[in-house]
Amino acid sequence: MHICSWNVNGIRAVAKRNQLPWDQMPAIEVWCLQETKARADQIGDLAEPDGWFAHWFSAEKPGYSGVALLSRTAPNRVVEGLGDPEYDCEGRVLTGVYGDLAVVGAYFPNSQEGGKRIDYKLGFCAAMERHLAGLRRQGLRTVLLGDYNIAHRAIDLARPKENEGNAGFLPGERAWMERYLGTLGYRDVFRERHPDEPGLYTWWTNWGGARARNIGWRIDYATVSPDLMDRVADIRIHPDIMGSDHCPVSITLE
Amino acid sequence: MHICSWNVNGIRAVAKRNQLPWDQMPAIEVWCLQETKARADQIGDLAEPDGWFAHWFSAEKPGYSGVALLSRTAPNRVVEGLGDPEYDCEGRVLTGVYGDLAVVGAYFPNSQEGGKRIDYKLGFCAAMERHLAGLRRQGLRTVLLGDYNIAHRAIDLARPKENEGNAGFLPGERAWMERYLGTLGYRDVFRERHPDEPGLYTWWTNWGGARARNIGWRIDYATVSPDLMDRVADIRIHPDIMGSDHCPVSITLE
DNA sequence: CCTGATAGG
DNA sequence: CCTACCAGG
Repeated sequence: MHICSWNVNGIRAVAKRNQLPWDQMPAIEVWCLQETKARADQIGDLAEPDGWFAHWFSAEKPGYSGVALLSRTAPNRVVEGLGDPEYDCEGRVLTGVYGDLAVVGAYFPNSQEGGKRIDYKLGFCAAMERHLAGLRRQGLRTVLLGDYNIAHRAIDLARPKENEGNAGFLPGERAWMERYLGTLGYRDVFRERHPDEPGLYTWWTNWGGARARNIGWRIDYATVSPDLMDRVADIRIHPDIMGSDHCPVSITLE
Repeated sequence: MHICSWNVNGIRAVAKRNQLPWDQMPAIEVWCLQETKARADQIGDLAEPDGWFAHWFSAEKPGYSGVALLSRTAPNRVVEGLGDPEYDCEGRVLTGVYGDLAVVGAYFPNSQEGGKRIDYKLGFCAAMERHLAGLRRQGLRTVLLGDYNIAHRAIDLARPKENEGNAGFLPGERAWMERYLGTLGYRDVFRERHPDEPGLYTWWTNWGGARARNIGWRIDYATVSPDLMDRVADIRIHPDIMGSDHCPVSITLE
C-alpha cells in the first residue's frame, strides 16, 4: 500500500498550476493532504476526483488549515478530527481505516512567533496521543502522516543554532517528539533509515531561494506504531515534487 | 501646456508592469493621477521621479483612493483637498497653481451599489463647486481633470438602458453634471468637439473583454472654466494607453 | 514570499 | 476581474 502525505499550501493554487498530487505521483493509493485551505464546495470537480474516494475536512475559518484524505479504494470508515471541538474546528485531522490499518493524516498547529500558540499545540499533541491510543485499543495499527510542524533534532533542519527558540524548534514541541518517539515508542522510520544523513528536508521558506540552496526543515513525517514497523517496505521524501513550499513524504506498507 | 489625467488603479501595479504614465506619454508636462492607492513612503524612488515635481495626497485608509500631481515645472503652490476633512481624509483632490491657471486633479467618490454613497458624492460635488469658486475669486482660471465617476448623458456610455439607476449613472449625479456644465457654465470641451459621436469612453470593466469590445463609459473628463475656453488648443482621450481599467484624458492649453 | 479572505471598484 | 489590504505560515 502506497501512502503519501503532502502539505499543499492551498489546493486551489496547486490545481491552477496543474500540479495536483495524484497526477504527479500516479502510484500512490492514499493521499493525506494538509493546508488545503478550501471547503469541498469551493473547488468544484476537484472535490471528487475521478477514480478516488475523497473526504475533505475544513476549518471553520475560511481559507485556513484544512485536510483531505483521498484513496483509490474506499476506507472502511473515516473519522473527522480528534474528538475535541477545540482542535476539530480547525480541520486538522482525518483518519481512514483500511482493514486493520488506521491512516491518520494530520496538520499540527504552528506554535507561532514567540511561541504564542505553543500551549494550543501541545494540547493538540496530547489529544493526538489519546486518539492514537484509542485506535490501538480497537486493534488497529497506526501510521501518522502529516505536517508535524516540529523539527525533532538539530539534524532535521539546516540552521539549528539560528532557530533555537523559533516556532517549530521550541523545547516544548521537541520534547513532545521525544516522548512520542521515545516513551511511547512510535517510529520515525525515515530517520531510522538515514540516521546521520543531513540535508533531508520537507519544507523550505519561500524567501531567498531557500529551497534551491536546500536551507530547509524536516517537519513532515510518516511515523508508525511499533506493531506496524515490520510491514514498512519503503519510506521517502520527494524534494523533486514542486507545487508547494513543502514536499511530499511517502511510505510503502506491505 | 500639455496636461493629462489618468486613473491608474494602483500606481504600484502600473510600475511593476513598466507602464508608468510619464514614460508612455513623454510630451505631457502635468500629470493628475487618481487611485494611486499608495502613500509616498510605500513607493520608493517612484515618489520623486527624475525630472518631476511630485505631490502625493493619500487617503487615511491604506490602499484606498489617493491622488498625485506631477509637473515638469514647480507649481506656485499646491492645495491638498477641498478644505473639508470629511472629503480630504480620502485623498481625492490636489490643486496646482501655475501662474493664473489652477489645475485641479480629482477622484470623485463612487456612488456604490444601490446608491449607498450618493449623498457623500453629492456633498463632495458641492464642496468641489465651492473650491472652484474660491479659485476663481482668486483670479484663477480653472481646469478640473479627473475621474468624475459620472457618465453625463446616454451617449457617454455603451449601455445606457441597462445602467439606468446604476452607480455612475444615477439621476442625482447626472443632475449635478447638468448643473456644473449648464447652470455654472463649466465646459466639457471633449463633448463639445464630438457632440454626436458615440463610443468615446475612458473606462471599461475588467470582465468579459469589455474593453476589446469597447463596452465602456466616459467618466473621466477635463472641463474648464468659461474664461479658459479660448485657450484650449486640443483635448483627447487615449484608449490605446493600457495599464489601467481607465485610459488617460489630455488637454492642451495655449 | 506565498496562500486565501476581504473591501472596493 | 483587478488593486489593494490582512492574517497566517
